[in-house]
Amino acid sequence: MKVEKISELTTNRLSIYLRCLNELTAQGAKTVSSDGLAQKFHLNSAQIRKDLAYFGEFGVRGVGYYIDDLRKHITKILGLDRRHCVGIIGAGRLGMALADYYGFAQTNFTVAALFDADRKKIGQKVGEVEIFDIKDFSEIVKRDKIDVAVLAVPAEFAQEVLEKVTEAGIKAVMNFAPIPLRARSDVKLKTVDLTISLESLSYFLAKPNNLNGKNVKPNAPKARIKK
Amino acid sequence: MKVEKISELTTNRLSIYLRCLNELTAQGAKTVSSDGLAQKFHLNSAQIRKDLAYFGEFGVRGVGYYIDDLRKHITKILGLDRRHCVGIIGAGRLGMALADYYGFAQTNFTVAALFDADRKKIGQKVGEVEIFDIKDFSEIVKRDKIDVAVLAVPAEFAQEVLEKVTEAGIKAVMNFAPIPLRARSDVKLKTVDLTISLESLSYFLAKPNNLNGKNVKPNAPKARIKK
DNA sequence: TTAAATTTGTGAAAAATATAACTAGCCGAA
DNA sequence: TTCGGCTAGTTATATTTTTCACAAATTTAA
Repeated sequence: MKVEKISELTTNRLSIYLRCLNELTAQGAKTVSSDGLAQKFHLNSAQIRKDLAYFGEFGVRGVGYYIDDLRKHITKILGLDRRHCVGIIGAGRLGMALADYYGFAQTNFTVAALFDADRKKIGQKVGEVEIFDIKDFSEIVKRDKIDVAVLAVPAEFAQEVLEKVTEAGIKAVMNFAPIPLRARSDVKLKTVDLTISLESLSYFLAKPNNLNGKNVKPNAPKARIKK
Repeated sequence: MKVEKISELTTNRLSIYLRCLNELTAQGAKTVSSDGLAQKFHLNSAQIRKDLAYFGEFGVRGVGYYIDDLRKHITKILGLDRRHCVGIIGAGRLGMALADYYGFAQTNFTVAALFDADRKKIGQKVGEVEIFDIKDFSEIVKRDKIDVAVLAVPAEFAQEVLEKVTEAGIKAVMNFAPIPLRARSDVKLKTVDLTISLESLSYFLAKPNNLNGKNVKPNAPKARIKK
């Protein structure tokens, strides 16, 4: 059996397609062509067709895609046809903000619990979500059937928390700590690194200066620097 | 003059290298080889050398890179040798969480102001940061020399806010609204889409099921569906 | 019923990215 | 001073991703 390797770039785009299809449905459209979708964003229609074709022949030649039908397929492919329970570790500002992030609610994700090590926070609530002792993580995971963990802890603790989370049987982790983590190969780790994004913006702002002076590269330090 | 086109993947990695160099400095190291750096993360040493070589010859053959020297170069390249002022639009939970996100402070970014349209919020403070009326955006931008905008507003307002921000002369924007925006070509827009990241995790969790049934693709709906 | 107009799915080409292999410069020891 | 061991910079190769281009399928119009 040939296992098709689907690139993450492809699945990311599926999310975008799905969003657009929802919008089109709201507008009352019944079908859409790959070209129609492509123009909604800045994408190539062949890419859309190819992305979809990895998973099946969802379209009809001469017509396009039946929006409702395609929506159901993508929803199924992305596993969004069932609810996911999210546990957020780290009840700092970021963790709390994520706890009632509307984006979670909108896409079949429910935040079931927050976790922290700080005694003062344990037992408090953020909206509907209670803060638990991180020590009880495994237990709560089983009780609430948590299947996604979000790491909103300081960088220095992120790796050890990831390991704790892995031991509890979690297979999908979203990490906000600005540090590259090592995960077991059967665990999907997605790091959202705001620092990198910021520095990328900074690079853009600085770039014009870099390009002055005819792009001359500075030479290596030739002289030996003893000690 | 040949303008080297530097990939964003390269500049993203520069951020990572910089972080690692800071760590190494803290550990008292003086030099590091590309291979040493590569092993710290999961990277290829040739890639590191190539990334750095776009900007100059920073290394010394037989030795490696002088850490302090390289840090200074990368800091300069990324434009982190000067402070950036950040304005956050949207004083909801996410905006407020970002306002005192330690990552901003750590990398020479200062959050100068929050903006919102909600009368009740205007005038309040989040930590050191005051919430201003979005109507006064241009003015505050000039006053505080804000050069980076962060969009933490609902998706439906994101495009119009982006335009307002652009009019005020901002050239670098980080968008947290889960919607693809159109920016002027001289404005750098970076979207951090948590929904896509989440759905990517969901795909991973669902995948084993997708691969059952020998990867048979469902066929297209052949019958004509009238009306 | 046939022809023209669409539009998918896909193989081939192109572009971008990453890895490997090689060349040359530098250090340290003999 | 010379040689062997490293290691950066760079060229060549491989891989991945995107785009192009066209045959096949379908609808619409004549």
